[in-house]
Amino acid sequence: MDKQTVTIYDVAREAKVSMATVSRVVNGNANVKAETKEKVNAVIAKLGYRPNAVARGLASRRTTTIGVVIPDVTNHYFAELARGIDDVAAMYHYQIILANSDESNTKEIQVMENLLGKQVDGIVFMGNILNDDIRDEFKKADVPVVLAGLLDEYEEQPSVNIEYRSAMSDATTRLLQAGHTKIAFVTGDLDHYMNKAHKLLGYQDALAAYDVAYDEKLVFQGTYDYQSGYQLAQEIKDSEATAAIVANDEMAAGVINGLTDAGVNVPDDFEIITGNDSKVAVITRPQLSSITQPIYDIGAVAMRMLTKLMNHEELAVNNIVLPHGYVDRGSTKHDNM
Amino acid sequence: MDKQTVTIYDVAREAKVSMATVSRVVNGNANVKAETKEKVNAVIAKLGYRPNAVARGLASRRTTTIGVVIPDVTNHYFAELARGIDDVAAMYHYQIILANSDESNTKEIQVMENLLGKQVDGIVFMGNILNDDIRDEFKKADVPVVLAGLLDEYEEQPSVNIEYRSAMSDATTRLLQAGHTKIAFVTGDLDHYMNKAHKLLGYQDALAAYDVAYDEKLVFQGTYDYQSGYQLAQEIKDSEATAAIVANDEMAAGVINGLTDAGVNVPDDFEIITGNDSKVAVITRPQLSSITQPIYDIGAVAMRMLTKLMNHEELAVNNIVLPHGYVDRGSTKHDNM
DNA sequence: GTGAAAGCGCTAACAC
DNA sequence: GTGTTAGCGCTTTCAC
Repeated sequence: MDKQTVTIYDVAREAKVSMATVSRVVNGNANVKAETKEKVNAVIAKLGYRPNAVARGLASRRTTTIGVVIPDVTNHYFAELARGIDDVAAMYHYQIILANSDESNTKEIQVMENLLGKQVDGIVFMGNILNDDIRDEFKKADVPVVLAGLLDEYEEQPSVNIEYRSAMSDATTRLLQAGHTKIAFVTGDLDHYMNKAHKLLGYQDALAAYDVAYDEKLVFQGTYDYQSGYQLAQEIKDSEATAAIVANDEMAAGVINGLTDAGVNVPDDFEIITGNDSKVAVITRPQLSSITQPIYDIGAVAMRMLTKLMNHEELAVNNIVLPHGYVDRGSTKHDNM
Repeated sequence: MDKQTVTIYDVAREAKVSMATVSRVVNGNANVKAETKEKVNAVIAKLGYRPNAVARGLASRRTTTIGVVIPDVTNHYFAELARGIDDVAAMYHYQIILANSDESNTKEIQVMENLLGKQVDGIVFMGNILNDDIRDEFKKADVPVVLAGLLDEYEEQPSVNIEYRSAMSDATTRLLQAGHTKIAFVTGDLDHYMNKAHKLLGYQDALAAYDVAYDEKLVFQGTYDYQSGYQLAQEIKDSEATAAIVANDEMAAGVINGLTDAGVNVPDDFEIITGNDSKVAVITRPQLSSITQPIYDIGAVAMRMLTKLMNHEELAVNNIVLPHGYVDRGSTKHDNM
């Protein structure tokens, strides 16, 4: 039960070479005669030697570990992002330390400190909002930090996103085209920069283009989860809206089920478009028409970006925007489109 | 952008004490005069010193990092397990390295090697099946490995689970009591020990108790995902079964939607009980009646178990069994129960 | 192509 | 209560 017994030194002795040579073989350094390389590899196999990444990390000051801060792995949107990150990380031989933050500022700072203490080579940060405390933390970090699915108001951090504003505007426009004038906008906390300064604006853009007055009473703030959507459904019904744009799939699932349970027929009496096109969008009945976005790719691209930053490569673009689209399903009337 | 500049030595010099003393205050060792402790803490704050966990890990041979191998974070059942693990890990000041294995044997071994190389203090392993290769890997590991939501046929590894056999038997019995005789059993690969030697047996136990002959044609093997359940739905319909037990929620969501889309009325013409009671179970319409199991707790308890093992404490029980239950929802007829 | 030796930043005896 | 001193297992100059 005791850790790591065979070291590079044992291999060196057994193979009758120096530790430096073993190190070279292990790290694939070209400057080793094929013959000695074979000999060393044989001993490595024989002894079952496995390099100690901790010692290596201390000596080289690179841990090949990156930190991933995620609000909650249990949320499908973020889990999908995380999967994209991990796959690309694995491809580049990085491991990821995953830390749930629950969007709590205290926890976010806490986990950032932990990550930095562990000497991660870089960090991918996910969340819904960036405040000054966490920005300070980014500055204190001596390693690159990339945002995935999160916009930095000041554009200081590299990031990967879709164009939330036009995505929302497009979706709203579809509903407007279908003749709706009272369209509910269901989103997260409007204090969150992305909601206030992007998604809401997209919604308003579309309204303005169709000369429909913006009505605050049609804006609903939830907490991104099913339960919150379900509860909002009653309020939405009472608001006399005839359609809704929901920023997040789990919340949208709550809205569609809440509405249905309240006797509202979707899509005949009420149309809904959701924002993520994650797995849950096809599980509900009717299925959710949705803005499509490459969630997995956002994570993957963010991680790829991080590898470049860790290699001190220049970034062509600091804030990458991936394309979004739209898919028509049962929660909107088919003859609209 | 270069890593960690202020070291324990800098703090020692500035505070006019030895590194040992700094180390003591950082680690909360009692043998330090309150006065010097304050002085050292002041310098730490002033210099912004953050202990280097890598150096610490090398010197102490403990990394306070544990490895978590997960088939796919994107699967809600495992994500929930992972969340339980992470929360308890954080409580005990451990960080987790998360690695997706895709249930591929090659990848599982690969990630185990990576984890071991990183000198994790322990591992929580999730998956659906254990084979000899991975068992060898567990043996090679010089650290404890705990299984979460996974049974070891040989009971060599500590584990946390529910009693799948009786859970399945209970659920099947409900359907039997409601008068069904042709009950489909939808599960994962029957080569998987848990499916073959526990879940299937539970199903058969119930059948036997009601003198209903076991019919292989009513057993359906899927791949634990929505798509697979959806595809199986047609076959299930053709099998003339009038009810189904589905081992996994995502698959059950596929089955219920597939059946509904094929014109079958659930629950009037067909009743379904699923196995996890994860979020998905309430998103479908009708909602899925389900075996309930404390998924989050399974992860949490597994991690707690690991902390004990890492402290070389004795385990009261090596294979923990958590209680399961049943919740009645819309996919079964209410008057049955 | 290979070796010697000096760290990397810390912990853990052990001494005082 | 505090300091000294070896390492922990590797990478990385710098020689040769």
